[in-house]
Amino acid sequence: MHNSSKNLSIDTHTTTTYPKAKLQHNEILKLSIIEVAASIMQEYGPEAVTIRRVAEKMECSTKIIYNLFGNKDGLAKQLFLEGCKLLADAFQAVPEQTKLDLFLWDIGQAYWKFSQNYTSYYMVMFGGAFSEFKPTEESLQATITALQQVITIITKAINQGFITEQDPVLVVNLVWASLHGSIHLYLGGHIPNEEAAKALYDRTLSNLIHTFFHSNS
Amino acid sequence: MHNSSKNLSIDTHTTTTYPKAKLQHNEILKLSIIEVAASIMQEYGPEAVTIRRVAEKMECSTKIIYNLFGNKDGLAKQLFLEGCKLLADAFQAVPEQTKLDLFLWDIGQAYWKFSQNYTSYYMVMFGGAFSEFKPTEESLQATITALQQVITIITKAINQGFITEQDPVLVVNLVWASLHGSIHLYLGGHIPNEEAAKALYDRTLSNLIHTFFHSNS
DNA sequence: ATTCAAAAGGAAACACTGTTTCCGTAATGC
DNA sequence: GCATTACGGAAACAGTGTTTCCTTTTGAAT
Repeated sequence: MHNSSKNLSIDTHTTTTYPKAKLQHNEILKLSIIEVAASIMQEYGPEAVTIRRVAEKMECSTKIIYNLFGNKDGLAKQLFLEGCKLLADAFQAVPEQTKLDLFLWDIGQAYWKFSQNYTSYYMVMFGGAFSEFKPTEESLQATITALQQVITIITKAINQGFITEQDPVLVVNLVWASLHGSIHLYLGGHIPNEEAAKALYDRTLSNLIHTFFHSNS
Repeated sequence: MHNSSKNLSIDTHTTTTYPKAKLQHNEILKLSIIEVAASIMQEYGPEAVTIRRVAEKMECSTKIIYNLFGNKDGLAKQLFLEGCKLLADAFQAVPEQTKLDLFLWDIGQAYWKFSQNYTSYYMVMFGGAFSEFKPTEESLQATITALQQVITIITKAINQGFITEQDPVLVVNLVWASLHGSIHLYLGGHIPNEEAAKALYDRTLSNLIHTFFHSNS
């Protein structure tokens, strides 16, 4: 899928060629730019996403990107939203489960896999990879949408009496924050290896489920 | 054009004056530079710490900083270690408590306060504020030293039979990761306000203590 | 004490970055 | 068809980390 050349120069003959970026000031061009930015990000990491590099791969000047996105944060915001979609898809792909605690376990596993398979997206969304970018109201809304699956499970469990705490948002945040903490410490290099990190994550998830689910669902 | 006090220009008459930075290639000069870097960081945030700005406030060229620290990561590493000392001090200032679960609560509160009072340090240490900087072995060792208080409490609790889990490092990481997750989501702008964040943090800490301490200590 | 090699430090340059300005060209409204 | 407007490319601007160049200073051997 991706070429594997190690340096950051864009080789135009192996990757998909994109339209020469002119004339249309429409959404298609915008999506192309986001696609290019995402491909650079996933191949070389978030810090490799520069306006000039995106423009080079788009074979256009930087001005067009500024016209369409305002500034780099505007592009970062789109990558954030793109990541939310991918996360939502990852959650949607988890087969439903009648036992809500087991369902939450599977969802938690999907969240871990997302963080490992789409690390760049994860770092942009929740890791502050673009340090100047702070989530907007729209970004926060997209996060909620992405986590909708978790919210649904928690709400169901509350309604069915398996969780005592009555505030679903609080419970979701409690789960999310703890899982994020494990992932982020690992990605930040504070956990020595993936095995230790995964064990830490699994144990965190397990503890959370046992804390909130006070009987088998 | 605009030389107002709103920008990041250094006003030399209000802050401490530092030695003119010459002659000695010793540790004192190194400490002065770290002190200057730390003062800029705490006043304007980690992203304001640039080699040029530090050099300007030191009234020296950038070369001296490169001679002493190698590169910016070398300076970041020192700020990391400085932060570890401050965190260790914050933990040391917590009055000891015979009841280990209550002691851990107080330690947890000190960790929260540290993250709010020394947010720049926290972001450098655990938030990836200097995205290019990854903790070295020495940094990881310093982290362990800073968290020694927590390790001690957990180990004591295990030895006294209040905690079933026998691996103190695992328990410390479980506590640390979850608390860090709350703090980091808040600092990243994903929790709407400080009240919600603090409630989230307190509840996380409370849950952790109840999870691991299976009887009153 | 003098001399000479080695180290240190300042100014400027280099290679990047995000962003803006300038200006010609293209599209658009009448 | 023409005037106006918006768009987009090249280059400039301001800032970053880092290196190079060259002078100055240091430190040690004679």
